[in-house]
Amino acid sequence: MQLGEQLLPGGPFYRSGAGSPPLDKGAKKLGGAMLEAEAGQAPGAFAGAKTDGRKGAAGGEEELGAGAARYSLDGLSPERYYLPSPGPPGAELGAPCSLFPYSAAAQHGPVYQAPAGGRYPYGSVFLCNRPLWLKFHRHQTEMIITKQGRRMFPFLSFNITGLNSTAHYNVFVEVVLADPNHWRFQGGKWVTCGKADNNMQGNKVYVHPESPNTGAHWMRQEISFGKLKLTNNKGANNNNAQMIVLQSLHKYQPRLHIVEVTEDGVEDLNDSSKTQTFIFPETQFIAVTAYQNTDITQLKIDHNPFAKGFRDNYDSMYTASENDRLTPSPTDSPRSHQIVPGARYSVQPFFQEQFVNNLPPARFYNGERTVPQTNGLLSPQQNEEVANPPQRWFVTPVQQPGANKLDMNSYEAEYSPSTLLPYGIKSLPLQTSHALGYYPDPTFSSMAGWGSRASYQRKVTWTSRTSPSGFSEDQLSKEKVKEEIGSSWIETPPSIKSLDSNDSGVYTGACKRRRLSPSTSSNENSPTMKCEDINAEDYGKDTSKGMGYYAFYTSS
DNA sequence: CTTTTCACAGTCGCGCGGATGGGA
DNA sequence: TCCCATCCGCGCGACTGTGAAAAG
Repeated sequence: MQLGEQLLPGGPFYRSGAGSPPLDKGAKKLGGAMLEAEAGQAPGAFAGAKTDGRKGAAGGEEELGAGAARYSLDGLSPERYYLPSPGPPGAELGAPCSLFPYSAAAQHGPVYQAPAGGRYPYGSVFLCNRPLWLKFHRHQTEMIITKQGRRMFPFLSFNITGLNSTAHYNVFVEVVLADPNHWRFQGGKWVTCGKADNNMQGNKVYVHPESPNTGAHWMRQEISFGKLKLTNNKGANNNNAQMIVLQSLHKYQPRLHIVEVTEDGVEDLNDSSKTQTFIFPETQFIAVTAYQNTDITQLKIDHNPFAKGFRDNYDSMYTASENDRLTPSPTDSPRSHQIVPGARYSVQPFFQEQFVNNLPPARFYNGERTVPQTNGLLSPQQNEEVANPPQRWFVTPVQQPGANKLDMNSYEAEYSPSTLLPYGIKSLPLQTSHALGYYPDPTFSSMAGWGSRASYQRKVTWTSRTSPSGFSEDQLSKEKVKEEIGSSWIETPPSIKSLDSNDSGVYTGACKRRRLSPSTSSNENSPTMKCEDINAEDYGKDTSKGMGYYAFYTSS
């Protein structure tokens, strides 16, 4: 076997190495340092790790220090970038490519052909909460970093298949610079400003507390990194291995590493093929000390249970649904949902919350609601995904006539265990397929009230056309929309034809910074009746859509 | 002017201790 | 009456984004 680093747009992975798809070459051309594996070498990360020490973390969070120290990749991250974006360096800045680095490959159809026999020899990894990640990704995900350490949200959660059930593995996440740029939020969008500081020292690795463990263990359920914390405190790496040290206003790309080890957690230094690396571009984020994009803030508030206190209409949203749940309701607390040894096999709604939007569609006033996700655009992909799971994340953005409706069943199929695991790889007993049953929210019937959220109204009224990075090109916007499975609840009027035109306008308004004054958009404070009217119309649509949403959730 | 830090309020689970109820 | 299990309420701590102040 050969070491492989795999670019994973969520589902079936794209793996580098022999027979690499074009995307790989593009990345190689651009960054040159993306994949040491391409040259048939063990990544520097692992070379360093392997010389660091042979003993892996023996499990338990208290031993994270040893594990993290073992995988100390200081020599890797600062100097090497994850640069999957093809094209000239300049084009990558603030361009959609930075958001969808795999888009080029996606446009050319499947980038990976399943090997004969179906089962991939190295196993595969799926990003469990990909829909949520995509929601953030389309606005350029931001992650707060603090001195004390801040948890990621969304956090990384994976399903792993195809491992040797009896073999032992260490699983850990590494966060590397995604590009060589320093970023700033200006004029409602992210723009580069200077070079990244690639001399940043500090821990870049978080070893899963259950490492090492058997393949069967890792494949049994989601592998969650919910306790991973991000910090800008360079001294944090010495005393807290749960923290990854990052630099504010830099763009990062998490990478998942799976290393086969002995039962004692000792790596085989002579066999680099025992190391696998997986990359999900949609988990890319910019580290910030304070949120810049209000859309990101709102998404965090809407989805992060810890931020419930900031949901200004929380009562009307959740009280009724709590009382009327059709299924027994496990606790909503994130804490009880963290993957810990004791709770690992319980249903974990927190993850489910990451899986799907448990909020009514009407709340997603902004991108999700107004982005022109035409039926014809969404449905074909979903249909195709159901019919052809192995390609579902790489479907070309070609519209197919005939499909005309966003089929909730397609969504269900999308995230059912069977379709989560293409290539004939055995299906997991996915206990947390999604939380659909837990949020048959009767508040859909009173959804009109949600539309009254002041900030929503305020934000959608901006009409500046200044487009933030990553949302200006047709193809990528379409691709993005197609990717947007989890947030595709909103039916868009067929009259809306141009993806990016609407997209950019909406996002521009959405990206207005609440605290900091944007340098542009003189009309930001002059809401128009037109937008208000649109809001009302869309809320009406949302309501109707919400009923479908409700039916879908409760029918399962 | 931009970025970072800090205190704050809000939510919620955990853990502790007391109250309660059933059985020996 | 005693012992044990269960339930309940309270306080603490973890966690969140906010917004003002401080720092650069």
